[in-house]
Amino acid sequence: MARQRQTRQRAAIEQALGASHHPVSPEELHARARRKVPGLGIATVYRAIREMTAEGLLTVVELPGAPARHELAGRAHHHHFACRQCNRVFEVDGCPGDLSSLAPRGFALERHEVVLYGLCVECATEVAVAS
Amino acid sequence: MARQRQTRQRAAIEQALGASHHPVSPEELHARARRKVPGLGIATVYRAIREMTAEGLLTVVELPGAPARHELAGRAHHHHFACRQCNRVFEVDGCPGDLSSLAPRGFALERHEVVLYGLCVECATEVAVAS
DNA sequence: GTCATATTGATAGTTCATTACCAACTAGAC
DNA sequence: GTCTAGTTGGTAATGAACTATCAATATGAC
Repeated sequence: MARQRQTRQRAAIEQALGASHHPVSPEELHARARRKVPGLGIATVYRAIREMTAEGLLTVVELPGAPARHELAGRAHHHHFACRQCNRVFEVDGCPGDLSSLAPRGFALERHEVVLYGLCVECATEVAVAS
Repeated sequence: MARQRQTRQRAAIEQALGASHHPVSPEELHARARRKVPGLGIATVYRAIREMTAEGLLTVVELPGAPARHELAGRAHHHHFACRQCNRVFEVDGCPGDLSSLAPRGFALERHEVVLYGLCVECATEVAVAS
C-alpha cells in the first residue's frame, strides 16, 4: 500500500507543501507543484493528498463553504484567517483558550475551530490605496 | 419578484423554521415541514430558503464539511455546537469576545466564527449508558 | 542498458447539493 | 363557481469536488 518509488511529481508536491505556511487547497497545491513539474496532473495531486493524509503526514483543514484544505501535520494548535478578497487562508497562532464554558450544560466539548474573516494585509492595503 | 400568494407549503416551512431553535439543513427543514404538508417537495423547500434569504428573513450558517444550514435572521450574535454523533447543530449563546488580538498585524478582522465539536447532551448520555 | 511494474495523466465517472424545467394544481380576485 | 397566473412537485440538469480507469511513462533493481 505504501509508496515504493520516488518520483519527480511526488517530490514537487511535498516541496510545495513544505514551502506553504498556510493550508492549501488541492487546486492551489496543483498550481504550486506545477511550477516544478509542468505536466503534473490534478489526479496525482489528489492521490498524494489522500495517501499522505492516510499516513498521517497531512491534516485536513475544513473551512465553512470552501473545499477542504491541507497542511503538514504536527504543527501546534492554531486557527485560521480567511481573506474574503483573495480567498487565501492564513494561520493564526493564538487561541482564545478554554471554551468549555461556552458549551451547553451536559454537552461534551472535544475540540473547537475558530475562523477569522476579513482582509489580509495585502488586500487591506489595496483597499486603502484605491479609496 | 416578491411572493404574491400564501400557500400551505410556505406556511408549513415558515412554521418549521420558527419552531427550530437551531440552524436547519434543507433536508431537515423538508422533513419537518412535511409533517404538516406530506406531499411537500424538496424543490419548494430550496425555493423558500432562497427567497427568504434574499429578503433577509433567513441567514446562512456554514459549518466546515457540511451543507449550509439556515436560521431565522435577527438573533443575537452567537456560535454553534456540532454533535459528531447525531450531526445536529445547536446554538451557543456565549462568545469568547474580542478576537482582534489574534489577527496578524495589518489584517482587518471583520467577523469570526467559532464552532464547537463534541457530543450533545443526548449522545453523551447514550455513550455513558452504553459503556 | 533492460525490464517488470509502480506511478502518472487525461478524462470519464461519481457523488452530493442545489437549481431549472414544465405540466399540473390552486390561491384569490371577480 | 370561474378563471388566470402564481406556486408547486417530480425529476432532469447542473456544478463542483473528488475518484476510478487504463494506456503510456518512468523508476530503480539487476
